[in-house]
Amino acid sequence: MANWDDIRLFLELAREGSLSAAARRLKVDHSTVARRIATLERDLGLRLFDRLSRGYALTEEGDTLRTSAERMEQEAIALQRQASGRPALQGTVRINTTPMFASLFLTSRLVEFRRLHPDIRIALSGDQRLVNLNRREADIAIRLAKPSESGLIARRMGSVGFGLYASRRYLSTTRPRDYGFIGYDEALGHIAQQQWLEAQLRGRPIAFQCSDMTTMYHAACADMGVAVLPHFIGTTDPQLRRVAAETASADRDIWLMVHPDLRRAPRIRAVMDYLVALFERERNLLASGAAARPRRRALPS
Amino acid sequence: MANWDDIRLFLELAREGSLSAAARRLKVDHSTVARRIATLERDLGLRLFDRLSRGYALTEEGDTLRTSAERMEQEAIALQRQASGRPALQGTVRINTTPMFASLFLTSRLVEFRRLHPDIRIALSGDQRLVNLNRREADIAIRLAKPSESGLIARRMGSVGFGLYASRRYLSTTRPRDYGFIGYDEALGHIAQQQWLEAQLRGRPIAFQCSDMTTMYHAACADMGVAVLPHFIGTTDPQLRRVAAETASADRDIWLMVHPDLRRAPRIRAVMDYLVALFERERNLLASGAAARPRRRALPS
DNA sequence: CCATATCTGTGAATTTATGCGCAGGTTCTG
DNA sequence: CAGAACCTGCGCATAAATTCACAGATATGG
Repeated sequence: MANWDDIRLFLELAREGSLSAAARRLKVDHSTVARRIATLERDLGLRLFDRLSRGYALTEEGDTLRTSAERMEQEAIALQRQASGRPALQGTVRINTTPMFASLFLTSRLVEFRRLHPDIRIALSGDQRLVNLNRREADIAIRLAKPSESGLIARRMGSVGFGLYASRRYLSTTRPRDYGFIGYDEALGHIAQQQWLEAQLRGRPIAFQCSDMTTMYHAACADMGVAVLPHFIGTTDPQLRRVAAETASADRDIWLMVHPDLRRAPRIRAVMDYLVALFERERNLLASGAAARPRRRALPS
Repeated sequence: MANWDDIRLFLELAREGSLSAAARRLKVDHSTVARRIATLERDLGLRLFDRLSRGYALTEEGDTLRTSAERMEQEAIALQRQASGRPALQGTVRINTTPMFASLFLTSRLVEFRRLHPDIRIALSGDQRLVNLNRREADIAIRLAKPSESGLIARRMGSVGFGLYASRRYLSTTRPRDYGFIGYDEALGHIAQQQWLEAQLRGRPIAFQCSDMTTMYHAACADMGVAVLPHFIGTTDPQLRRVAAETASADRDIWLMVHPDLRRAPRIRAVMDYLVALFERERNLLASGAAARPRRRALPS
């Protein structure tokens, strides 16, 4: 029977797609990962990965083994949960946040949470407006403004930095003095980023208006013009490039809010703890766009 | 995340109940098992085993972790099955053998097979008479006589040795010349062991007759007298002791039979392969009662 | 086109894990 | 009660795995 621990490394490498990234997460040297994968392949008698120049990609056979490995991980996690004396958490936790955070930041990162707590269902609502936590319209909210509602627990979780971004194509076909901008529509003129954007215009036009930042992002990708986007989006997407601005944009604080009655509920605690750790880990990426972990490379999945 | 391979050792130790026995099965040194269990306990932050003088016994906490570990093992086995390209085997395999083999030898040892192939259901019938494999009354038969049915594949799988055994209590309260014997009833006088037994009587009576060997075994345990029993039973049960005989008992060959049409069916093959390996492993125990693996100790489960 | 950052691969150095032998204890047996 | 056959625990030599350090390859940005 092969070494079970090699399967753990296999899973991590399958997820990360590169020796170095997997090694970082596993806190071992990349050569260790390479060697252990090699012995696993020898034990099982088949090639699990294609060694591409840019990383390791699962072979077809490797991909079929992945699901078994993932089920194995589920049991390992269950075992450790039992060992720590915690009962299995279950229930639904509703998270309310901005459309931008919901679709471009949280969704992909909550995959790991689902693995750790398969019995907690996450309901993620991306909504422009903050729902009323006192009326239990959501359990947890992540917002860019300090709450005005009284009686909530609010915790600051770092900040998001913004900058001007446009697609490579747009920038290579347009002179700076002809730049058109992408902004919020009139109803949202009070938003900080919008006011900052207007200061950058210097007579140039707003070419496209919309009501939320994910649309701005897609508009920018579609060569529509220059948009104010969070650094974590602008630096992560290889299509986009930053445009120099006259003044630095103001950062906005990220706030996590929860109703005090719910704060101690175990499932809520589990989500909060995870979110706090997540925002801490991604602190630099959010603030300045400097990737804590390297950006995802496009590997044939 | 703890080392998954330690969990594999944990499972084996939980099953075997002693460092040395687990180490033998894992093909590592017993001190390795001890150290790895110690690190697992440290990682999980709790005591998994009670260190008794006679071995390692699961603590209550350890026992709750065992089921998770077993499910993990199921997934590991599934992964390896996929890796070897074999599809998951399923279906029922009916095994026909003597009542003695069925209840006192195979049942406990087929537990491991069930682990390896959870989708194969075993139907084990212990019957005094050999069923007709040609009529598909069973898929595989394990018998002590070479088959007379034509058209069957028969394979010799070692032999069983017999000896005289009685309970300690009986032997300590009865003089040899007063020994009463336990034998087959008249209808079964043709059986080899019965004929050998009659040669040992020297005028002493047959005190109890029955029609199969498991009953003999229970009769002997109940201080009913001296019985002809296979060594693998007599030396395994601590209640029994061997009684010297004038002549050595004849060994009987063990035959595995299967219908040639079924021989290549994957599920049948899986069972046959396992049985062949099992009988090979237990060869010495069956022939002379010398335990290949040490006898099971009674640990508080 | 060069500088930078991120990969993988390889051999030497070092840390870590394993096996071995023996001591000490317990249980079973004659 | 002595001997055999188990068991565990510990120190030490050695084998094995891991890290370290550096080289080469490949994209990316200015």
